[in-house]
Amino acid sequence: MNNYRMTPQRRLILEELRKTKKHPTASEVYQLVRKNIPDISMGTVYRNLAILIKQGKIQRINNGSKKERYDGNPYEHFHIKCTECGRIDDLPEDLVENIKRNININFDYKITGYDLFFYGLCPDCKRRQEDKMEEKIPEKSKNYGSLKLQKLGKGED
Amino acid sequence: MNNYRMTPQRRLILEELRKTKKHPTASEVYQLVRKNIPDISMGTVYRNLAILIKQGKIQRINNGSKKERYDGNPYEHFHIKCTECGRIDDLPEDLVENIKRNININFDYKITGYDLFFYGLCPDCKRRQEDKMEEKIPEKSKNYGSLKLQKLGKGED
DNA sequence: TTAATAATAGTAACTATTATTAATAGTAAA
DNA sequence: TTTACTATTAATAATAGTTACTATTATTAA
Repeated sequence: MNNYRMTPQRRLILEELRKTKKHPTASEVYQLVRKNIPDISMGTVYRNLAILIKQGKIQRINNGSKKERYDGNPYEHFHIKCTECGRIDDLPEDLVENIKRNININFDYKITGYDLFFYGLCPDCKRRQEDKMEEKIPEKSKNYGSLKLQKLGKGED
Repeated sequence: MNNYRMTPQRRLILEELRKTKKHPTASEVYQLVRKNIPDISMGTVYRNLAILIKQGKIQRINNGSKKERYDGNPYEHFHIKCTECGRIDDLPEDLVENIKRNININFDYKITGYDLFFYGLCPDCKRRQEDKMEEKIPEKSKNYGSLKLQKLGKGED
């Protein structure tokens, strides 16, 4: 049960996850690997994703969606998700450094990990929204982010 | 479509969410409201949860689980989840203040919100684990949290 | 009072994920 | 090499959380 074999299917799944920066869902991984192994099954994809996570080679992203997303980078880094189209990118390192330096905990939980998740508009959607704004009478903008959590994306979920 | 009525079902769902600190799932909400309205249906619960979110009266919690959780507090605050039993609590305000003061963003996304999620052991599970440790020969502890994301809880998901 | 719209309970459908099954292929010991 | 063992696979069935649909009832607006 703990002597894993590196099968062609497993290797391909890992390679595809390492190649892309798109943080694909399970079925997106399935579509990718099917190009090289056409008769691979969804069950194989799910099973191997779970094994690769258990081995610490990839990670699952907590993205507040029903569809899990997977990341070929197993090391600590944070994500940002576009509330418009659902696209997920990595946050730049230097932006995270400030935050990490300032976590001091005196609290009755034993903290073993954390996940910092930003929501917003990716460059493309930001531009699209700015274009739309110009066609309208400007109204007082609802600015979340500073006072209120905003996690109701209109994106792909 | 945007003239909502405050029906008894909707009012009860909101009241129950405001009363509890347990961040219940949809079916837990269903169990709660069924005590007063025994013939309410799951569909009604889901529909009203969605409407209350749209109205900004409650929020859905991004908890990395298949089961969504709901929170009667619509204002910004952060959560911590026990990786052992899945319990979710609010993070103390003062712990978050440090972090918030240090987010300075120069990045091509328009950030409209964020979610900071901690993982760990709640007081009960922490004690249980410490008890278990005493029965074993102590081994070098695998300490995540500082260098590696840890989001593979063994809890209720 | 009439028409339009929201909301409801009940149920069916959907979808992401997990479990099962029978077959296959590496691996280790005899 | 044979044998037994175990990991893995494709295909398919099952599960579970959520959403959509349907007929009916309640509320609001004209």
